[in-house]
Amino acid sequence: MKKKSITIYDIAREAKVSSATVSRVLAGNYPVKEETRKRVASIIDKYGFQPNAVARSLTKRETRMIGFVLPDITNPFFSQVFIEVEKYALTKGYALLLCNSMNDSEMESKHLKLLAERQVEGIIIMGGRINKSAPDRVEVNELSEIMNSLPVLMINGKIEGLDCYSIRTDEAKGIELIINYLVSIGHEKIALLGGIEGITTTDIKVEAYKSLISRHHLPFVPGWQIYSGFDISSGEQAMDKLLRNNKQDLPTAVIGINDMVVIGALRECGRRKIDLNEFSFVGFDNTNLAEISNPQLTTVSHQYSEIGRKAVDLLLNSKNEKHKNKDVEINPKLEIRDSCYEMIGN
Amino acid sequence: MKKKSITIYDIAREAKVSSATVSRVLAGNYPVKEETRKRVASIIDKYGFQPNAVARSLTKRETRMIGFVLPDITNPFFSQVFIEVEKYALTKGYALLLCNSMNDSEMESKHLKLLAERQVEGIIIMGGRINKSAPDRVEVNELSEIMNSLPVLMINGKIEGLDCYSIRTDEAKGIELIINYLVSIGHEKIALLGGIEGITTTDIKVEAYKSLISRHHLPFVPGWQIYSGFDISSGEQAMDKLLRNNKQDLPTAVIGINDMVVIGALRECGRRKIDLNEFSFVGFDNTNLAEISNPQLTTVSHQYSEIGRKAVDLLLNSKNEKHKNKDVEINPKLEIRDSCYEMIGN
DNA sequence: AAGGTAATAGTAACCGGTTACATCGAGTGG
DNA sequence: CCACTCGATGTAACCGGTTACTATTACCTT
Repeated sequence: MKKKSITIYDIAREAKVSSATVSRVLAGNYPVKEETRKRVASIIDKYGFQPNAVARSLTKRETRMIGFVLPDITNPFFSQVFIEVEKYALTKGYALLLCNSMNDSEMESKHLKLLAERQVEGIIIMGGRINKSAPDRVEVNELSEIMNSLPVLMINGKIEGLDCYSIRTDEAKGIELIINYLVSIGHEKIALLGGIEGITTTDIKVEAYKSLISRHHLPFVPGWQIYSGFDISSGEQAMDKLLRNNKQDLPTAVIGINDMVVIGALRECGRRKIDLNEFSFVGFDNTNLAEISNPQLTTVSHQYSEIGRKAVDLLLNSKNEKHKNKDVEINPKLEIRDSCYEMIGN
Repeated sequence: MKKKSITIYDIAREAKVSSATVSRVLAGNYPVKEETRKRVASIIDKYGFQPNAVARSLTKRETRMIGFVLPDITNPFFSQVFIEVEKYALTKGYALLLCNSMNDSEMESKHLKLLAERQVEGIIIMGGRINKSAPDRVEVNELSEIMNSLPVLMINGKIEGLDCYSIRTDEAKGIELIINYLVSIGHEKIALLGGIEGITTTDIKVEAYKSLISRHHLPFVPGWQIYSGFDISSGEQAMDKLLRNNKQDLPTAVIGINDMVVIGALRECGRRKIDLNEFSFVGFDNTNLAEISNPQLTTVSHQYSEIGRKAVDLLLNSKNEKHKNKDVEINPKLEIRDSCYEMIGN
């Protein structure tokens, strides 16, 4: 970048105006005589001049960049959210710096530091954390400090004691959609697999599951709610554990904490040569895996594009609208595909 | 961002030194008396001062940002490359601006323009394009212009007539690995499904396929090489087409242009209730889908982390090493999993 | 003692824009 | 005809760092 590039001054000289006028032409919202405007504009185009955004950022104190921190963009849930955020941000002239923390808190704090230095106008964070764990406190301090200078928003996450912006799908309602649906097609024995106790998204779903089971007066069997994790092998393990029950003690429907867990559960059934029709499966998140899976999963979908829009708006308007609620909830939708069977008779 | 933040001058005043000294302490590589250094450093920490990277970028003319343009980060191949690039870039203090073009050339050019304005130090582009098509020429011009001011690197892609940096997996060798392997376990009838004629990655693979088939003196059946596309439904369609052949005219092994196509092919078999053991399947890319798939796919793997490292190095050292080769090829590796069967007898 | 050198720190210009303020001429109303 | 307003444009300070150049001091050398 040591090569000197063309500047507003070069344009000004050639157009025989001052740099201020060129700047005004570029901004487009100041009074400039039409004749001058044309002359300047033609020279701008002649050189294909593009103003240096760094210099502009420095004076205007706005970088039009947003930082996005998540554990791993390879995870389709995160990438689906990211893409919607980016799409909407672009329409507002904002660009996104994507940071993968790989669930490494040291890396995450390195990223956060870099983002703050780079003067991003806001930071979006995704990825579940265990509540109240010790290393979390470090993070809380770090983030609180950052929040003094710029807005922070968490999508589907919550850090205890951190009063940042938040936007989340109403996951309890998602569980309700699933269970109502399963009941409507005749299921009464419903299991919930996966997740980790203490991580918000899991806790919310488990609680909703219990409450819905009881609301529908269905049998609650403790062995049907199995914690394990969020990935495929967690799904396999949980399904394996479930299948160790006696045949008559098995559920007829299995909800996964997310799509990946269900894919693991399906695979475990495959390994054991169990006919997939023996169970109805429902996922959560409606990631592209749900379509890729065979059978395609019935799952709860986030409203991704709405999340994207709201996230950006909330973050960028945070200055003006201090009064507004810092927490936004978004309704999920049930996406019905091919992984559930109606219970006949019984 | 209108809030005035603490600057190097504030630190200087409190430490009773000039701003230059503070700057030197921050840089760490200038002669500063140990005593002064300590005093300044303690004040820096006291306020948790972080220098403004925008201002630094302006003077040093380096933003330590790289632009990354791809069609859709949701695609696991792209996200896997991205994550490795980002990981390595971070160690060099670089951050990545991720731009999803959604295969929309207008969006892409908007992104490229923004990236150039933002003074990124280089741009990485992924995503196949059809050679020599008309709209491509616009892109060539646009990119050529950009290449005057900053280095551009394509990963696994090539635009006809554009002399940018390039790094790609030796896909012909990948096909060779697959076919040698299939032959070694007894296959002689091998099909290749998916891809679009005219897109580099497809052309390379198809050519290698034909040449390997002939080198092994295997039968070449035109109907066994079927273009379709790169996604799951393309895989389904291609497999459907293949299966319309008479049973005795069917291959025993099926190579997909990528993992997704194989997953589509598997699904098509499922739909037709064909035993998956009737065919051996091999994918390409070793995306996480290959592991998620059931059965897990034998596939050709890119050396993702090496691609990440080389890409960043090539881009950032492009100034110094004009002489060096602009094209880097990286060897693929065969990842053997569960989707191939040995042919016995015959 | 005069001259040379190295370490340390300050001065001020510079990066490339933006914008408050000043200037100037033309039109306008009284 | 004067005072005033308003549109068009220029001047220069500013954003927050970096760094070439300069100044000062101390320490050697011969």
